[in-house]
Amino acid sequence: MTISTDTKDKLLDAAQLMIQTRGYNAFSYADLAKIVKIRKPSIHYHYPAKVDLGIAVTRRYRDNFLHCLTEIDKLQSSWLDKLYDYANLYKEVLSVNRICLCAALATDIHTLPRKLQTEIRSFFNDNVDWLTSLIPNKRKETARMIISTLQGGMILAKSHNEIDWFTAIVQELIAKLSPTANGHTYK
Amino acid sequence: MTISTDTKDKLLDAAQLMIQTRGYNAFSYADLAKIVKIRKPSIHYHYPAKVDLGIAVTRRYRDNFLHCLTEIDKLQSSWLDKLYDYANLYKEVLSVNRICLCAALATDIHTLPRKLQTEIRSFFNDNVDWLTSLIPNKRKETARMIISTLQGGMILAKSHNEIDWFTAIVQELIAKLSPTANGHTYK
DNA sequence: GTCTATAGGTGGATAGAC
DNA sequence: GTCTATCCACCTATAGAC
Repeated sequence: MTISTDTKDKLLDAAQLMIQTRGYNAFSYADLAKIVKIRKPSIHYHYPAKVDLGIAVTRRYRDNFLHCLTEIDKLQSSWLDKLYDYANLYKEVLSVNRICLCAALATDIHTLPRKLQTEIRSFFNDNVDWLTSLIPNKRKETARMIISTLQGGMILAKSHNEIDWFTAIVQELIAKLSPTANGHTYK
Repeated sequence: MTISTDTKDKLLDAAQLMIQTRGYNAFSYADLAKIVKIRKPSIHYHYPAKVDLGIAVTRRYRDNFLHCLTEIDKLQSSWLDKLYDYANLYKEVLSVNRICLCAALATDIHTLPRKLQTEIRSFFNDNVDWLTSLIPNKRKETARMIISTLQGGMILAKSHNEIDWFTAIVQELIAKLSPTANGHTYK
């Protein structure tokens, strides 16, 4: 393959950054042009409409996330340790001053085209399914509660510029999920 | 006082609706003009800039919420019952297909003027303080965890149009906070 | 307090040269 | 693949009549 996809990737990176830090409706092709250092109309060559870009970003984000989940699956550790690893995926996002891409999109979901809405819901459903099979009670309701806490925790922590709050929230959550896990240290 | 504040209130209602369902950056004065049935420039008479409207909406929302908290305080019930009442405040918002105004604003917080950012953080801080004094362990970290779960739960439930998910998430949360509370029925 | 008219800017998107 | 030039719709906001 000799076709360079470099600009395409840079555009995805820039769009993802903007959505995670400012929201889908608060960035424009002009913003991306400035970041990637090409002119505005050139973006349309790679992604004809803003929706196309939104869908591509979300699909890549979901694929990356799913790949991380399979990596956690390979580990020989307890479900609780894997839950820590899972929470750390979120923490890595927060540590670069972003919230989850799909949480950022979810708050504005009714302003988005249907195809993108579907992609967002798939991300959450994938995560619910993975967590459901991880936890001892195998209940989707518990999995949804865990995801809600992590997503809400990111929004709270980021909006106050207090990343450490998230760490404490995760610790609270895990303590409640496994009252005997107090010996664990989550950093 | 003979000055009618009717239009002012209608504008606040309309702006609040738009922010909670579509986000701050996805609505315009044209949208409000259509809802309130006046012309676009008339809105500027009441709220010169969009920011002024945003601040007024957030302040009113916060005041209303705080008033509800003092109403809960007056009740002669257990902290757990009061926590149910608190969760029900969120559920009422969700039942009309909205998320929390301040969660909707918080995801886009870095696109907003500083004065509005402060107002949003105050809402969360008020809630953390109230919850901290409600719960037995009196820890802000636990209070933040509870708020995160409720806010994240609303976003998850609303983005999937599955309001019942929120009810289940609250039940999971309360079960973890008080393992002996299984007899409670939360609807 | 609400209106018409309009300014000045930016949004996403297209045409066509190179 | 990237550019210049340009379109039209929409944005927030102002001026000034009624």
